[in-house]
Amino acid sequence: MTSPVRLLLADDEHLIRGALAALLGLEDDLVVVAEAASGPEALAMAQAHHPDVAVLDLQMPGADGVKVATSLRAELPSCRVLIVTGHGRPGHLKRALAAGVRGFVPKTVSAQRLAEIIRTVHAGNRYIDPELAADAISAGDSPLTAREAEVLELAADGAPVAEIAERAALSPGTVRNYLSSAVTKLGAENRHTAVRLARERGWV
Amino acid sequence: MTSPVRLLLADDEHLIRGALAALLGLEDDLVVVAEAASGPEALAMAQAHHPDVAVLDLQMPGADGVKVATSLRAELPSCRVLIVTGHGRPGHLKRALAAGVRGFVPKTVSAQRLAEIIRTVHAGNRYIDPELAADAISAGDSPLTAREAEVLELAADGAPVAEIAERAALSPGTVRNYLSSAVTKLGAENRHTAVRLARERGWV
DNA sequence: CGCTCGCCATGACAAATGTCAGAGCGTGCC
DNA sequence: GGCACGCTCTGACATTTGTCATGGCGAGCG
Repeated sequence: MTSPVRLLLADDEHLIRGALAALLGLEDDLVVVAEAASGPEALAMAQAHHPDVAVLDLQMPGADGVKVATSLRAELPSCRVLIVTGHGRPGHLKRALAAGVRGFVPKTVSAQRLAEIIRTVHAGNRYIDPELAADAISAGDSPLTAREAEVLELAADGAPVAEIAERAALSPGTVRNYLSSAVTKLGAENRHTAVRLARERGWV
Repeated sequence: MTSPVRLLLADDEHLIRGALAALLGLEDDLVVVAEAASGPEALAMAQAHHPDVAVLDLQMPGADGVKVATSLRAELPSCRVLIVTGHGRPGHLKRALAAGVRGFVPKTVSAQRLAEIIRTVHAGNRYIDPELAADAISAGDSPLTAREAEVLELAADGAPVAEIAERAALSPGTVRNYLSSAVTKLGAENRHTAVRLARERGWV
């Protein structure tokens, strides 16, 4: 038998992470060598233990799964990344693939299935959940330019234009223009519904 | 030895539910007799299997954990309810306690700890996560009147005043007054940050 | 080189929003 | 009965947004 697949598990919910570690550890050919509860911690653990596959939660404090994947790609190219997510937004999948992620699955899969997918990814193949893939394709590409997305992001927590302008180092008028065009492109009624729409599609 | 504690597990994320079932099943004195992936399903399963303790996720499709707990209280009074949640808002805890829930813990606890808490709850005691309890106490009661909360709720998805007024059967001016007073009470800068704050505290 | 496109800005106008004062009505409490 | 409080409304005002026209600048492309 070949040596077992070395895993890094990162999820801020101890309950899930622990349970997953126990379940995956039951498989003969898998071994959990490190666990992390945040993005930065996951990075540090990866450096220290050089896992074969990193199983990352999409939403974690510090840095989300995609950001961690990007850093990992640079610092530890031999490590395959598998993203696990609760509610999968189409855009996240795209960003994840762009970051070199090899697998993307929702938390609705069974542990048995996850183990199989880990093996698939470790073998050098990709695995994308079919339903999430379909969503991503039907959602299409983001029509927003980089700046529009950035400004929309800053508008997300209800900040007034003046504050957004300051934080983006832009003139207030420019901010309103970007906001306006983003709202038009998204077919929204105002900036706030635009933010919601963009979030739903994973474009921010 | 006494007979084992019969558990119902409800969580829409199969990965977590399955892993949890496996881990808790390892304990000698606990046995998982039913699993559910949604609120209604949890209710049906409880009716069918009469568990001693129901471990419910707070956020589930169909009906959330608190709603299920309320129904369970009426239909199966002997069943203790333990709520498990990802991100605990203070207001949720209050609603949960009002619904007769016996335990409330974040998903950051370990499975080992969860098993202990299940035993505590089954013994007839309560267990509330200390940190969540502290948050709930410091957050205090909602300063919003019923109407203010209702209007704020309707404003949540970025609808303009005219639409809120129509949906609440109020005059636009009244809606703006309620919104204004809610914003003042919450110390927010505008309606949208007010919505966010109210959500964080669990007041809407 | 001319064209398009994204980026950044200004100014002006209309519409929506936030704020304030005031006023009537009903309910509950002392 | 008097008082407080929540609910509802109106009108007026300042501020904030949303929209549009217009301009300059630089990068990429045929």
